[in-house]
Amino acid sequence: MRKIKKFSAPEPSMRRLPAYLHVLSRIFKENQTFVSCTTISRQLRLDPTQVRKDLALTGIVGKPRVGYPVEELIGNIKAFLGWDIQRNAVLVGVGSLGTAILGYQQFRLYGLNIIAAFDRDPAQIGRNIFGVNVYPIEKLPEIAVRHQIELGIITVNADSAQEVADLMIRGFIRGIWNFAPKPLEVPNEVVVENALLSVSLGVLTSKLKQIESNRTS
Amino acid sequence: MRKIKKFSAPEPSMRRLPAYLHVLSRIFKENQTFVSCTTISRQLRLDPTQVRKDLALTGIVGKPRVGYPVEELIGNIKAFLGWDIQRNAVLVGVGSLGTAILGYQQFRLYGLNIIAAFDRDPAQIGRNIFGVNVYPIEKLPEIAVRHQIELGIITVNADSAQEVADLMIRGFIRGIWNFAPKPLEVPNEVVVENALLSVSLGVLTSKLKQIESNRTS
DNA sequence: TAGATTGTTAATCGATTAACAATC
DNA sequence: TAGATTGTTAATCGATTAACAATC
Repeated sequence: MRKIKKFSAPEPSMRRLPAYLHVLSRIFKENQTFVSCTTISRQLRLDPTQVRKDLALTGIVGKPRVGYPVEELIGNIKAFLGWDIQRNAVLVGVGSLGTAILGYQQFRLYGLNIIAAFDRDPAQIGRNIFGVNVYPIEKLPEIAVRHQIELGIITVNADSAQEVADLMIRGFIRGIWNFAPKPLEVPNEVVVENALLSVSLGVLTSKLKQIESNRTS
Repeated sequence: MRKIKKFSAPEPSMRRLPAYLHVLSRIFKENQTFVSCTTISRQLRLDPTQVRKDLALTGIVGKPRVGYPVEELIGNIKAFLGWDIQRNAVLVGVGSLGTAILGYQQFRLYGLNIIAAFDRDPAQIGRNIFGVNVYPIEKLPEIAVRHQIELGIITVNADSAQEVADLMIRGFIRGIWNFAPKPLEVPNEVVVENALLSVSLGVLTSKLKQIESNRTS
């Protein structure tokens, strides 16, 4: 039996790629056709070698002394992140965060095609939020199967998050983007990405705290 | 001259601490007084030694065979993250994401005290969103100084983000929580934490893509 | 006491950074 | 051509995991 080597990209690299994309899209708008990794690294305060390694992951080939072709590089990064194809998605919980995500048109550029929203609250059912209809939560598995939904976005509170995840699993959803502060139990084949806003706030406030304590000591 | 050793916590640890807090708060609600690191690690699918090291950062001392005192541990983590004191904050850009953050009461528990919001759009000025008044953006530096604002939250689009950051710097804000997909230029003493939602989406979609390609190969 | 769990040191693993040849 | 930049290998650094003594 041949050992199957599963390729898995380093997560730190994956997390830097979207930032490259933002820098590159501005460079593209300025009609530059080539860009060097030092140009990118300076804007993001990263090590140029690190940028080169990250870009190499996407399969891009640069020209010595010239740099990387901007348009092709943008395409490669998007393909690498899986943003080159549209994926149908549903969102559960049309509170303020859920509504914000429904309204964030940028996500379409990343292949996120939210085709339905769900909520437990009868007052929300039947609403149309930024062009997306709100259905009762019980309908999720049926609608997910019918529309071949790949992604589920959870923007309910922590207490309901697991039930919502279970409904998504019954609807054969393959990836869950979880904004609820609750670790989810899911089968192995389902991918969960937790997007805790508090993580980012914690990094900020703990750095501020460290600066304060370094100053006084 | 004595060399000043600046303590700086490993960022991966800092990013895990908020998740521990969520697990612990549920354990606390269930009236458990002690918790072992294996209990925590199982829920979050982490290595128990890693959990122990992370918790040790906060200065907690556990009892062999018993575990860590839950309530004290919660307090230590909060203190470590800088969530034990209230910090005044302002938010700029009351679009859907800005509104969602204003409405997210949880942040109060992390010491985030948003006392004013700002926007460029005259139609927004004078509104009151979840108890926070909206002022014209030009007023930011003055209001920031008057109320000793420590934190600024940027929820405007990429094109305006740098101007907003400049106004915050003029208002002597010390930390910026930036949701705009734009690397900010700030003086050394100002801390910036970028919270790109697309980073998290990219991790999810690229993992899905990897699964797909591993399956076909 | 026996044994589970902490605290800590050592070993491993992986990511970042440095060095440098290849290339246009 | 000369020299800037890529691509890649080697060295370093830091984080994770393993091992184990200390302890209640």
